[in-house]
Amino acid sequence: MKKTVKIFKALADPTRLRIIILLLENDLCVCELLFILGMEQSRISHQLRILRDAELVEDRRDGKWIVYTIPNEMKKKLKPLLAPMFGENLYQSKKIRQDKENLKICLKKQLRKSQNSLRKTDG
Amino acid sequence: MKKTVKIFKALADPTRLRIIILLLENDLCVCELLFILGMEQSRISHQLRILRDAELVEDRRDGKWIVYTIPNEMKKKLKPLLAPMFGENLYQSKKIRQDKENLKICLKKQLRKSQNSLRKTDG
DNA sequence: TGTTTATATGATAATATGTTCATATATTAA
DNA sequence: TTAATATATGAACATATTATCATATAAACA
Repeated sequence: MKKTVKIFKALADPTRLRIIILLLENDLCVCELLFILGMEQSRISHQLRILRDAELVEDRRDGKWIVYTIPNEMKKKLKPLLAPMFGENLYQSKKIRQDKENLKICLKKQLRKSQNSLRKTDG
Repeated sequence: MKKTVKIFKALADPTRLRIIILLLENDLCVCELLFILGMEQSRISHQLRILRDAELVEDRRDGKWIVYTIPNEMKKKLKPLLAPMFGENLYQSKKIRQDKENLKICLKKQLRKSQNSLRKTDG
């Protein structure tokens, strides 16, 4: 039961929900999430830790990046939970739609190639 | 999105989760929940309010009792959410099993007949 | 009508959560 | 090996949540 409560707690926050919805579409590193969500880096890291502690996401290192994933088993559980249950409300949300647009832009930018790092492309 | 977060928040507490699992099996009044959960009355009332605010439960008056229900639409959504998603962990929980036993006892007692009110049968 | 039973609610105190700031670590690039 | 980039973490603060206590309301019963 503790585990179940932990999972619900992890999902019970708008930032974390946004992250989960993004990660359902793509594995992302922190700097990509940072780009998409436009938040402080430490804030995102803290939230990711809560998601990791609840075993909703996993991380792996890829060069200098840490890439976050939702394991396949968890995806199978989360998708039907989010989509039919709250779909109507959730995916109509402005923020979620904006996030998804930012995700597209982000992927085009290919931040995770060293030449294209955040600072260099920003200027 | 606010609504979704509200629902997850409502589910992200052990007491409320216990109440939800009980209400998935039976409509119950507060004094029945009080009997099953063995908690302070006001605590249960407060938790029920949070569940009601999230529209996970509804209440109706029945004589001097207020009976709480999970509306059918919500049941349809909650069952697949709780059962396959967290079933293994959740339903192995001691508390949940104890609650279900108490539920049986409670229903036998028929607290909601005036002759059998809590105080009178307790002595 | 006055009392008992069932429930809700407001105030308060205890606890937990989320955000921010500063700093630490690890990898890569210069 | 030094600097820069990417990320994590701890501490401090602000805010939210939960439990408890006292009290209010409303129906039923004597």
